[in-house]
Amino acid sequence: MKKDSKEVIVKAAIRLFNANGYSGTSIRDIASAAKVNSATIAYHFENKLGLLEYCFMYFFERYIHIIEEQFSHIDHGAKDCLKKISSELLHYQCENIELTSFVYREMSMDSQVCREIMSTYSLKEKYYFQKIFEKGFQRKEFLPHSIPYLFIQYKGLLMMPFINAHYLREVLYIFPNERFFEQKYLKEIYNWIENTLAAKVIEKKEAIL
Amino acid sequence: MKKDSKEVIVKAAIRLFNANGYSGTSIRDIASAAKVNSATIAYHFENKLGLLEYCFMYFFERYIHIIEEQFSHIDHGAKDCLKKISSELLHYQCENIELTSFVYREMSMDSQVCREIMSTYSLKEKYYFQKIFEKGFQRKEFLPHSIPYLFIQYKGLLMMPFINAHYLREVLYIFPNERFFEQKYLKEIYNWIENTLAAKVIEKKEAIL
Amino acid sequence: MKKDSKEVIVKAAIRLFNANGYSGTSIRDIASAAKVNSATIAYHFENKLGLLEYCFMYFFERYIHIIEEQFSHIDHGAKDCLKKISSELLHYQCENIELTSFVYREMSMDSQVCREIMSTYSLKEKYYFQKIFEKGFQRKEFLPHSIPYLFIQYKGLLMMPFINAHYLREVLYIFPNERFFEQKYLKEIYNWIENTLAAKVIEKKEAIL
Amino acid sequence: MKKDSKEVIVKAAIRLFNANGYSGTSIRDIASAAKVNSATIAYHFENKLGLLEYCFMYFFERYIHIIEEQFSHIDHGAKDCLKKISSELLHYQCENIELTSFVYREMSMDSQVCREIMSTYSLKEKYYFQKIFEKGFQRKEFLPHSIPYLFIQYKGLLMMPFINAHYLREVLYIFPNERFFEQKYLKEIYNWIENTLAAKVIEKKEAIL
DNA sequence: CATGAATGAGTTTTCATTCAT
DNA sequence: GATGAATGAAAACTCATTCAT
Repeated sequence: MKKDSKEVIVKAAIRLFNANGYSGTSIRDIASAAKVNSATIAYHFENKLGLLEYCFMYFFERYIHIIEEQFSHIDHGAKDCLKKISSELLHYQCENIELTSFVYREMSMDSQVCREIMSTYSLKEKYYFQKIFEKGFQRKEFLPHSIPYLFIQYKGLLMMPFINAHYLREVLYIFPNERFFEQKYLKEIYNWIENTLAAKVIEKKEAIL
Repeated sequence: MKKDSKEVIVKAAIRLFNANGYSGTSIRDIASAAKVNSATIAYHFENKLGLLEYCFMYFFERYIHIIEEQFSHIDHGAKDCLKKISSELLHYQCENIELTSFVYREMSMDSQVCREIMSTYSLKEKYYFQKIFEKGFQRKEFLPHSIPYLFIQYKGLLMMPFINAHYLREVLYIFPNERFFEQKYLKEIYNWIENTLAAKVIEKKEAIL
Repeated sequence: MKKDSKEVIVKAAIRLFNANGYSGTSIRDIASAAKVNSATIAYHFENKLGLLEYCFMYFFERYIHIIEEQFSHIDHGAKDCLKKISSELLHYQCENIELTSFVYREMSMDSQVCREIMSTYSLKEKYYFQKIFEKGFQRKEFLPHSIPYLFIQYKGLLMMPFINAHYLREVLYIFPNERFFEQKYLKEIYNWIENTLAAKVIEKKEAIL
Repeated sequence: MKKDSKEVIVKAAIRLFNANGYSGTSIRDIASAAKVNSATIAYHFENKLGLLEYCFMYFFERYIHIIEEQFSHIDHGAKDCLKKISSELLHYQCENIELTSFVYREMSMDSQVCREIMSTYSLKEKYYFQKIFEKGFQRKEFLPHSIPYLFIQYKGLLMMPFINAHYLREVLYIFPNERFFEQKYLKEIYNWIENTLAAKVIEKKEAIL
């Protein structure tokens, strides 16, 4: 008999926010999708913005947690650490495609909430990756390069399939929700780490000499 | 007395759509930003959706035109062709940051309009890039690889700085509107083309020596 | 090359006013149906109300003219005169079903225009019919009866098929535009004139025998 | 504190729809007449059309109910049944002049809603009257005649004073809301039933023989 | 004689929110 | 915890009209 309406609401909200965007989704759409009264949403989340913030937190708390957990094993090597993080984050995103997709899209807007999220989670994230890159440079695991530009590429790799989920499906016939995708795409990321970041090839040439 | 109101409206719409999203922007916001009566927007574009479609066309018509023009010189080599296209597209996007940013974000939504755009422009775009990749494989310019997965990476590189323009500015202190960015980022794309797409072939040859 | 746009506009207006009512029809609907610019309507009729008034005039001028013409032959007998008027009015209405239908409907509204029309045409009409009924009573052609209540019935007979044109078609499968209807319905009106208006007098006479 | 706003809205709507027509009445006119917020109308009736449909139902449900109730006593004779129905319907319409007037006018339009109403209520109504007429023919209570054409006349009698309420008042000085009218007009209908439908006269003549 | 551009006022509708229950 | 009723504000859209050309 327990409806656990809060969870039902969040599920519905994620689905609808992903499909129509935050502004394009009305409280009543969510209410009727979750089969609750729209006043119930106000009851649980105070207002529409509260629901958005909850979704952001729900995404970024776990996102940052993954990074923090793996970062603690950085001593095993920067490259391994980065690979592990990539694997875990990709898995996390694949398991939460709609949430990931909608959060990334909404974060591209210049709103109060987004700035607040950036100034906490994005800065934290940047801090950890900076440490990893720096460690990699120190240990000669990574080829020296501008960290921000590397980071753009890395984030691009990680975000792209989720921001453009529809495009992948309709145009490229790649389905990010299938297990096969996760495996194959992880290899691509590893590839990038090996070839662009770690630049084995050059090291090979050096090895030959 | 000629106000050329249509153009003024589009300019204002692009700016506001980028800042607040399509759904988050009201016709009246646009009207007052363009200093016209809101009925004038309906007169020129029928309704709000019409204005969105116009913006999409405005972006994609020129986008596809660039690809088509450069594709005609594919005989000079697939890699050169791809580099030329990348250079031109990056330039086009840098010159139209707001439009690019908003179009890419809005295209990530699952709406009627997006599906229509995809089924025309995205398919065309895919066609040309497929040809380029195939030509590159034939001529041994490119290392054989899954085209769709290469394409995801390439598109990711091209789109990322514009979807996350705010992030670049606020978190990474990279400013996509500055000339310096365009030059530096183009090198990164060239790098990807050389190292990920074409690289190993050459390296292998060297390795043979 | 002559478009005679005024006539085209009136035609379109009558059709649309009949289908959707005066308020339910926009100037632009009419303009696009008549394939003219909406400013052209303003040019010819000053404004929307002017177009309505024109339609009313167009209907009632000819309507009253028919009555006046037949009334001049009242010396041939009130019953014959009434029959002739009924025949001519029914024919006129059948030839202008849409106009008739829409005018009668619109006249049921309590507006400025309607009151003006009533105070001219309806009063004139009433004057003539009153004269005919009175003449009929004098000459013992008609059974004495309250003129207003007779008039309600008579007008009801004459208007009903046009006000409820759709009902006749969809529910009763009677088509007021077909020639057969006009003939058959005229007999019904004659019947009413003979049996309700004139009948009993004769019957009573027979009953006396 | 209970405002019973739904009922208040319907009352106001009927009055205004009658005075200015459905299209000529704005939601805000109704809202301010009913002293509620215009959103309250949307809350109760979804939209303007919903309010119209509600009014139609409100009229026709009771209208059909009267017919059905009286039809159950058809065994007492078709003529008596028809008289009883006429009496009750006339009374019902006199008690709801504005609603009756506006519904009949609006039903003359060729809209989706009207077609739906016709295909339910009008067909039902036709069914019952057809049965009554047929019964009357069988029992020799009524003179044989085309049922549809009889029905046009009968409906015309019943509707006419309400469609043309203004005309009755302004031109004929007959006031459908006064008790006197109902009594007098009912006699006219009875007259029509006796003289046109039952044609007593002929039977009288036969009786003499 | 006719029109394309533009508009102010007004329309319906939608929305997030509130509040008594 | 949850909701039905109600609302003020604002949204998109429609409309009749004007005016320079």
